[in-house]
Amino acid sequence: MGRAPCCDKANVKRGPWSPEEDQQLREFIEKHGTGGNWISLPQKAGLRRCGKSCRLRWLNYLRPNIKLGDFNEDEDRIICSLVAAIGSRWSIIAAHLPRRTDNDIKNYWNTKLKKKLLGLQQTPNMKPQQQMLPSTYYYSAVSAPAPAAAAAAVADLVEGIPIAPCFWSSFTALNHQNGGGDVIFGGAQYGGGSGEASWGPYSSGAKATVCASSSRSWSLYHC
DNA sequence: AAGCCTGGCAACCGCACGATG
DNA sequence: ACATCGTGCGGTTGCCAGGCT
Repeated sequence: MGRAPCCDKANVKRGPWSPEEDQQLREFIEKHGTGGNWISLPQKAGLRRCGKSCRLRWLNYLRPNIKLGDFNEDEDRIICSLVAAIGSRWSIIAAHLPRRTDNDIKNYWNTKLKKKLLGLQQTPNMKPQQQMLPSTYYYSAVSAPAPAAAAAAVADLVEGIPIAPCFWSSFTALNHQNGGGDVIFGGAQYGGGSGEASWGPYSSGAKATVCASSSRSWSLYHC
């Protein structure tokens, strides 16, 4: 037996929220708070909506200090760094971007930023050393299937690269398959493992050195 | 002008997890 | 220990506006 639905779908309104509904929800929460119970909130607020829908609407659009609209370059950089580091953990990424919501970031990534990065992606056999890596977006990736090949490929790709000074998230290495292994960038060591983040700040003139051992599949990003 | 296509975004769905009894 | 409930999260869907033919 599956779990009971959170609301009676036949009797709740779905689809876009009207300004009147927004106002009703906003006024209720500003006056009474959520009461720690979203399921019963719509009834108390006189809304014919599912509690989850109310929660989503409030968190993503109605709560105070939400920042909507275009993302700036700093935000882009943070997003691409964190996606490279931890994957699509939108709630965590949103925690690094004050006033942005996870849904907003997710949509932005899926519709714009991902394409932007892919458009900048270099050819696989071009070494970063052959390019300049300033503070703007740069994306480079290499993947290798076997441990030895991965280690060699990683080392070959980034060994000796001058690391441009940047506030954080300079280099990120991902071990996609939890294969372990360590990567050393700029003298700082970070453990391998899926979702392992490694970020700066890095000082000007530092060189990347790599020691990848038992990894299976690595991707390298420099944002 | 009309129809089609595409991209962007708001909203929904279902699952996982923690809290509680 | 187990069942139930509410919440949080990420993936996906569907609508709509704008561009293109």
